[in-house]
Amino acid sequence: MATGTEGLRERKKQRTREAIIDAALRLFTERGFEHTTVADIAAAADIAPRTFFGYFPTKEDVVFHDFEATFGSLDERLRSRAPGESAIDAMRDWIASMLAQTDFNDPRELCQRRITRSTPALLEHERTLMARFEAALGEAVAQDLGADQGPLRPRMVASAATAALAMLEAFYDDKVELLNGELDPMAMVDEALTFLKGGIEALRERPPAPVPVRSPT
Amino acid sequence: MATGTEGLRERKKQRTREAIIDAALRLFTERGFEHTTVADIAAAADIAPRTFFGYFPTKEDVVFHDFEATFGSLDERLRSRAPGESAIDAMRDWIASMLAQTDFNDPRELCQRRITRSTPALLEHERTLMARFEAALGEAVAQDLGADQGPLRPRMVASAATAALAMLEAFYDDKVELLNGELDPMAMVDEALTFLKGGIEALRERPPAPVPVRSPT
DNA sequence: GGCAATCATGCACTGATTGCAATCACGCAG
DNA sequence: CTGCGTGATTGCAATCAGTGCATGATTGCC
Repeated sequence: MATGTEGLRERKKQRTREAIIDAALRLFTERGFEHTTVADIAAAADIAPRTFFGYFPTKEDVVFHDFEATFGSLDERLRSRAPGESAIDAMRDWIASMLAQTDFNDPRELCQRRITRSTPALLEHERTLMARFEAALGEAVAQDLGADQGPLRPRMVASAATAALAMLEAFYDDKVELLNGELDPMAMVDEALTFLKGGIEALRERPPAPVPVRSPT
Repeated sequence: MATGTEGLRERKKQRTREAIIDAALRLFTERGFEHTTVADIAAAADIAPRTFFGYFPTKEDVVFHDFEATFGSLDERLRSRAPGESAIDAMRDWIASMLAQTDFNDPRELCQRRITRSTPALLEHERTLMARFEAALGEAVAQDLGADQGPLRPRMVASAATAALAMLEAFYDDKVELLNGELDPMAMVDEALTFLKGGIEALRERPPAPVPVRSPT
């Protein structure tokens, strides 16, 4: 019971997964995402091409291998937040703990960002993943605001919040300059929260909620 | 100047383009996007499969055939706005005129929305296109706010605005219910603007802008 | 040891997309 | 009216992602 949490099977699978990720990221960095075929990755990871798809549904997904875990983490945090805690505050807390445990020098993360930035297909896929953050966040915010506020407000909040989240990724891209300038990522986050709260506040005072859509049955 | 603005060649090309769009949308509606091959579309439009790609770079793009025109329209509106007019106001104006000339019964638009809503690949592609709106809007807003405000604020504004824009699309989806309830799309837009302005205002009072750096694409 | 659930593969196939080279047709000049 | 040059249309072959299916190899468990 040294490293493995499960049986031999699980450990082996995990090792294969890691091998695929390592091989893929290395090749992507060397030749670029588009110039690397799944067959190349399979060869480098020492598995059959067909096996690749048993681990990742698409070539893109290898790059975002940690998404499910990260998303699950936020989703869980939002769902289990204390009754009085707002979704936005929960998110702030989540980001803080996330930043705390992030190694800005992890070569994997670094190359992940670099490759994504220069590959349209990956940017596209990333947006789709971000949309899931947005959806989860929007749902939580909607709960806070109440159903009578309509569907638009939570979405706007979630959307703006996600934009801030996206900005945080710049810390991977340009970490050197940013860290040298001793900038605090949380300062950005708090700026975003100020914006969100200001917006919500402005709506609270003003008009009621339009867009009811459909009457109860 | 009935239909053709240019020579026969241009008109013919336009006709072919329309034929492709019509054929594609019809087939997509009948069998679904995924169950329609480019070959099917080509056959229905009476062209060679290879020719299809001379008109659209991907199968997805047929569905958003009017994107370039629409985007160009907003971009133009933003760039040519009066010196005193804010980007947000310009956008509101643009949306208003856009809504005014929109036929909510155009079968093309209707099926376009219906198909997109039920096809992951199209939703993904749509997000990518939306990102261009967001970018254009963000750029204009950044100009309004000034460079000293940092890159995050304009992005949040643009992102939230885009969320509102996305909501508007619901008017195609559920137009019956919405129109019956005599809801004004512009009410939604104005709600979004209230949110944005509230957010911006909250920031204006607050601290200056952190976060420099960020290489544009 | 032996059975059932998994996992890894090999193979064949669908379909999008692209590069190339041969044609074809439109618009213009003679 | 006729011949050219340029852009449009095609056919063909090839690359590559992703999928379904059947087979053999492993592993977990009784």
